[in-house]
Amino acid sequence: MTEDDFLRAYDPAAFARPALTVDLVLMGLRAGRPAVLLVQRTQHPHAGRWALPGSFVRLDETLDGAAERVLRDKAGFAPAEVAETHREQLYTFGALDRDPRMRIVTVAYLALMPEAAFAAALARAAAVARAAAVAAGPSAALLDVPWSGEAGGPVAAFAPGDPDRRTPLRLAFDHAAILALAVQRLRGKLDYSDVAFALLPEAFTLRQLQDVHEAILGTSLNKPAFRRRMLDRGWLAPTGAREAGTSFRPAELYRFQKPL
Amino acid sequence: MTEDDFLRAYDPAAFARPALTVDLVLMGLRAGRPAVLLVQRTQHPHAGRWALPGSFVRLDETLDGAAERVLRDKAGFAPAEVAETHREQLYTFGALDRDPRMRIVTVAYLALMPEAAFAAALARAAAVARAAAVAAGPSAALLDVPWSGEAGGPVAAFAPGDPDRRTPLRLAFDHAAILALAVQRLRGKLDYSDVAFALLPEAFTLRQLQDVHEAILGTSLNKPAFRRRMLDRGWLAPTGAREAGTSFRPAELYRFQKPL
DNA sequence: CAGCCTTATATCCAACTTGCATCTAACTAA
DNA sequence: TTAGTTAGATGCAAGTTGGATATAAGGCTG
Repeated sequence: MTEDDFLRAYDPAAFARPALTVDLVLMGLRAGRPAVLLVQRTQHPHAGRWALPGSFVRLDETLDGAAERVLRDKAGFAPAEVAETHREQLYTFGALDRDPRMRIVTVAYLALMPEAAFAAALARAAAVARAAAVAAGPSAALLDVPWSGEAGGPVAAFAPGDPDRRTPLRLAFDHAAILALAVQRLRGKLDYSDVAFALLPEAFTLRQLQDVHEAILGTSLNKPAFRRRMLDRGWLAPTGAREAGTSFRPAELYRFQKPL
Repeated sequence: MTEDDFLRAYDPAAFARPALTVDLVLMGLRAGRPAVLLVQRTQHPHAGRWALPGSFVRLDETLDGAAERVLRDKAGFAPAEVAETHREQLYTFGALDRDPRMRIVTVAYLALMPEAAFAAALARAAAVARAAAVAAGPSAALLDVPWSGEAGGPVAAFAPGDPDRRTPLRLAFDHAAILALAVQRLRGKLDYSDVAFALLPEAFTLRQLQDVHEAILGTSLNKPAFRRRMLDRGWLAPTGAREAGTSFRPAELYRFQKPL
């Protein structure tokens, strides 16, 4: 039998298979603190709880494609904007009981965007929810990430209306574990990769870059040492322009320039 | 409607879904060089080509469980031995055309084991293949990994019977990409994690540890600096015993002791 | 406009880390 | 005993890092 014959006779439905979804950890900064986009579930299971936006993977789209679709449909992004956000696959979660409906395996993605874009995404996601006549719209949750080295500790999410961080949100499914892994990954990659720039606008000052690092790591860093390391790395190109609107010496603005 | 009512009425078959497999990159050292377990495909598609061992994910097993099952069924490991090998999830591959039969998403796993266990696994995998009356049994492929920093370059696999490395093996599906990612991940984690110990026996000398690092990285390392770094890390406990059978000064044997 | 306040940026130094050469120890074989 | 070989220790120069301090550059205030 040739390979063509084999493929013609093949029955794709011969074996039962788990369902496959993608879930998206869309992170940004809110007032200098790490935050994540959550949607409140209006349907069973776990109705009322907060969850990461996600979707079933269709047969005609890749995993990355499904993650992009979630970004478009649930965060209201235009295709061109989607292309500009940082996206990476995090991990695939396949515990047997992670969804009470049936066996569902989910591929978790991490998406990052600058503070301004993140704020816009939250607003548009709320509009998407209203258009769909959904009672509770999406919302950002502020993250509380205790410092326990780069590994990251247990992550708690709080509603924006809970500035004192009294009652952590109860997340649906295993989304708390996914969120914790996202933060851990972000922390681990922060120092040797270019993820931090995904959280900054096109032009930024060294202080802003340091603020992003400090917000993600949850520690304070030594300023001269940080500047030296960042500049020596050769990823920063001075724009020549200066920060505007300060009442003190304005800082040089830099752009991220891909190494080589 | 309550959540229970919802779940009773839920139709799991409502949407078409991709098939889900796990593929295993089982790595070890052969004569001090990195090697991987490959099986020659006897069935379509890609009959005759070399492939990573894998299997469809069943509804009643986790992803990790499926990877362990592949280790048992295709490499002939006993359940107790499976528990002792290092295993970690690598990445999930979901390109639309990665399998000509149908849409198949695969979760790739990396498994590591010491040189002796790897040799035994190869022998048992061959026995498993013979018992299944499969023409071509499994085989180790030696890897040729050019040095291009920790990122790793394009990985080529060669049959053990091709010591001059003339004709790289043609791998089935996207398994060459999976293999390349496995090597890259291994290189990246080598220095800050404990993966290297998964490639060593229970007791080992500092020279053996350095040999493993050099084999994976493809470079030579400075001996005193390497010793210092490893000992300062606090992961190594001297056993008090010495290497035997040398015709020169025998080295101290160490055990890996989990930090904290 | 001079001085003040605040933050950016540069410089300096001591402590620590790393690469590397060299020295000493321990074993076998002859 | 001596030569040969590798393990393990030590010393040093060069590079890196944390942290204090000095200088620069804005706007603001009187």
